[in-house]
Amino acid sequence: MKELIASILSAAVARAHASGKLNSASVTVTIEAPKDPAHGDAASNVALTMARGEGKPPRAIATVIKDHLATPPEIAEVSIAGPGFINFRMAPEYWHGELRRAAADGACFVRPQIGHGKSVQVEFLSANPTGPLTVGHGRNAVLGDTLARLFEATGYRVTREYYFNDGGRQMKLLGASVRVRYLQELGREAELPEDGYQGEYIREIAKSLIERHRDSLAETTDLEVFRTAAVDAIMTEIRKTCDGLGVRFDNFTNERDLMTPQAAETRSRVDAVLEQLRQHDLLADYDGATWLRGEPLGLPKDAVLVRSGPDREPTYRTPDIAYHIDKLKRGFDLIIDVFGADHIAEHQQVIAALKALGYDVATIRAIIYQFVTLTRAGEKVKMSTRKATYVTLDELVEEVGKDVVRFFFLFRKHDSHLDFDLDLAKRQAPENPVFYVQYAHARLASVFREAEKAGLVLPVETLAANPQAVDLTRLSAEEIELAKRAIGLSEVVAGAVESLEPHRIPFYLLDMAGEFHRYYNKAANRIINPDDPGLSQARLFLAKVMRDSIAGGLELLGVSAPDRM
RNA sequence: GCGCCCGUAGCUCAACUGGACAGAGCAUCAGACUUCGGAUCUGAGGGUUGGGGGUUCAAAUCCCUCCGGGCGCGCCA
Repeated sequence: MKELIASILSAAVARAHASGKLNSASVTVTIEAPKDPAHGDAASNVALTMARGEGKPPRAIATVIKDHLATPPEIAEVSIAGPGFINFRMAPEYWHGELRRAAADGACFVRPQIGHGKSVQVEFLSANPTGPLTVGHGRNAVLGDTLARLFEATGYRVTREYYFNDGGRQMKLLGASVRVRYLQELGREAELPEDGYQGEYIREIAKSLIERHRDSLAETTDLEVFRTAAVDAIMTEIRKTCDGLGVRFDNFTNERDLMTPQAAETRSRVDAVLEQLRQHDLLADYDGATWLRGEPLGLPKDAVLVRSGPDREPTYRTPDIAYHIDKLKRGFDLIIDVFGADHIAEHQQVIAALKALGYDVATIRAIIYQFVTLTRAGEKVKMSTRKATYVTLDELVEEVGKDVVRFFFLFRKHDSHLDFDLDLAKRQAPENPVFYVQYAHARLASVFREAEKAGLVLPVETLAANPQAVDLTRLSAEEIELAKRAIGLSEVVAGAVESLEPHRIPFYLLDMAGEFHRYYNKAANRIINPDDPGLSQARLFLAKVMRDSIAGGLELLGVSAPDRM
């Protein structure tokens, strides 16, 4: 539709120019969907943008363009409105055609194929295995997973990747904490290190070690067995939590592999990066450490890449640079990094370093989300990781269910704070947007059950062969509006993918559900009408597309579309 | 102090990337059930988009500047 209108507008401008009515021979035309349906199905602001160059009022230019338009039959009406918009209204027949096409596609029409096989890597969650996933991790997991789903659905080749570190300083601390709990369980004197992990899960891991090894580890000073046990147990839990949320990964990349030479390598990739940075004069050595120089990168401060001390351990930052080089070398068309606002500074450092090393970072796009708070009974729930008073993601899913967790995490723009209202989340009432949307789907499903009972079966199978089997001219203007809404999801999905803004979909579904409920509630709109099978079939046809649209949209979000609730 | 994000109805948030009179839900008030599932619907009130300047035919959106909030500014990740 937009392409069609844009082309006839361009042609009109060219024609007006040829007849001497306009100075410009060509102009870039943008078409948008008006907010207000009274303004038609599409609008163009060409006349407004041309006003300056033409030296004429926008409405006068709009009139000239309109007079030179060659309007095809799909377009029912062209009008000039407001400051000089040119509005277009499509003919009902056009929408009948669109509706037929959507019905033939089933739920596929909500999946516009815009990826053309391009490759995308989505790196998300990337939580180190130091403890159970928290509510904050949940936003990351759902956001990343949904972006991946959207890319997959729109024709991209997607790699979902989890980057983590099971070695290093924090992991030693984790191992030490498990060892202390292990000794304590055996009744021996032991005390947690100062920054040790206090969570109850550490004790659980210690107990499982006692089950397997009795007291045979009591004299071991090597922390490795404790660390490994902890990492295995926690990683298993993280995977379980993700499963419960419908979140999955293709790759788990371990930071340690970047720090140790792999098969054909003579040195680790981290060492290679340090060498490269040194060649570009981006390193500085002082205070016994090796620093990434801030000044040549336009960063406010130097940042430590290799710690001082006998071990000369790299900081997290160094392998992260190596990891991003690795990602770039793998040749993805698009690389998405999903992370919380607290990691912005690090990401800037990584990107700046990559740029300075001559890499093209244009394919990397960061999606940075703000923090999550929980509200219960009108009060903020206090959460502290250190004290282990946080609410785990498992607890949240347990309390409100997968569908609600996913929908709520997506029901906000990512750079906006997210206040998760537990009371609202648990309410099975219209004010809960998840149930409102799901209920619309259940109602539609119920209509089809009733239709079957009434012997009114929609001949969907034969429609492809005989598209005129259902007379869509029976649909009212209100019903055509509903059809536009259902079909329009396709464009919203495309926009959500291009802008990396999945939240647009749940908002759109909520609007669609509302329109449907309002329509459904009017007695005159009864879909099943035994006295008028023709009308019933036309309405069932529309109902099918609405149902496919809602189900297809929810599926993209990883939220179920129940037939009964 | 410096960097990034945010400030929109009493509350929680949208606004298709600069378009038409800024929209939803909750809350408040007033209504609709012999239902293809009322887990629904109808109506009302509620705004100088934090303040001030600028750019533009057009600003919640872009620029500057104040005010207020969040996050970061670790040899933690």
